[in-house]
Amino acid sequence: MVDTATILHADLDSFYASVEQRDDPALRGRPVLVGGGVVLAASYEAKAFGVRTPMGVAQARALCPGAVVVPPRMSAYATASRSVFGIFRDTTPLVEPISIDEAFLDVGGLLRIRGAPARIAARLRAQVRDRVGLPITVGVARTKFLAKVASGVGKPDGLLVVAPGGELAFLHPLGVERLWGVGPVTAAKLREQRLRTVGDVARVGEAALVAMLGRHTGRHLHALAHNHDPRPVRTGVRRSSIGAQCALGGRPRAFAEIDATLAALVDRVTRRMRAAHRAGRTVTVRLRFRDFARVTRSRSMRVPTSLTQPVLDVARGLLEQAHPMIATRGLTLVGVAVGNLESDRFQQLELPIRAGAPEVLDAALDAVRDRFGAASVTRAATLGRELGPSVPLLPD
DNA sequence: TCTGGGGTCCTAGGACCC
DNA sequence: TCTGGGGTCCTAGGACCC
Repeated sequence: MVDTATILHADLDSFYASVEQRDDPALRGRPVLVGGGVVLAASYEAKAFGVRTPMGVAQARALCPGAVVVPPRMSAYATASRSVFGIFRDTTPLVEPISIDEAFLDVGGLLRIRGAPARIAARLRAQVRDRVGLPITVGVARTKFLAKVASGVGKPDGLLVVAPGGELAFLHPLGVERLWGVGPVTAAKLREQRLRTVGDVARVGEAALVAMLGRHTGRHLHALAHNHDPRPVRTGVRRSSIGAQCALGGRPRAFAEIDATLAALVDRVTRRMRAAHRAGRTVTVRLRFRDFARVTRSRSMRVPTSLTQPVLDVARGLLEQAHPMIATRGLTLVGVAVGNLESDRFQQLELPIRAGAPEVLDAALDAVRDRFGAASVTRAATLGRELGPSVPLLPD
């Protein structure tokens, strides 16, 4: 491990609510809730009343009667996010996005040019505030994990540097919930063993943690509690699944209605896949019931696709498979995801072959050869044979 | 009748994150 | 606390292959 803290975790504060306050001066200084049925984001003024996400809006209003509730404007948040990530990438090329509102940055290569990480972080915060108008908290440490903990402790609108040497003194008094990967279930198991702080976890041996929590989680927490986290900041990480889901509310639904929802979800997902130039092989249907039990059913196709019809066919088969459960248990949510994503090069090849009769295959292969090079043609020809002439035409 | 070790893929479920 | 929509990673058994 290097002996300088060079990893930044930058995290916008109450992101959606801050965008709303930025865009509507009447909301500044007031408790703001963004959401519909559920609170997606709460301003710090609202959080002071105990509002948390995801909490029902009705309950949040009860806690904070003066709150202003605004509907989410996803496109505004996406635009703001792009601006902020632009500033991140101006700061360093080593940016690893985590979500719409947070990222890791490694500034280790910039020390001589741009100064100490604390100065870089301070300038980053000023730029986000001045150019995008949003508050952001930055944690700085030697490891990703600790940088993230630092930004969490530094919130809101803060900058917190954990200097090498002071790391365990900083970390050990914190509650176990601060450890990445400790949620309600793991926290309860730790509490049962009287382990409340990170220091408590650090003092039990790895073997005891593994016995308590399983191999992976046990080793993981043991490492984090000692600030062992060798993961580098990685660029170019691509998502491996794309999905959509829809809550159905409490009332019973006819199967035809559920099927129509499924078709709309598949359409949404495959559109996003095509826009992102990704194709996938594994279709997962997710269901949730009145008692909040969840099940998933999945099936892998031989050939990756981003076309609506083949994905819908598979999804319908999976839904059919779950029909007895749906009939008896009261469905409250249906979701579809496509995983095993790869670049949709092969999907793009598929289109001209599909669009014509088998005799145009040669012409299509010529087009493929032009576009992707001679080496791609073997796979394209195989694919053409696999799909065969019986594949239906699909308007797109 | 008795029988190894290692690897990958598929599927279902669970925990967690924002 | 009665719950939205988007994701990630891990476990574990079975099929299948060499």
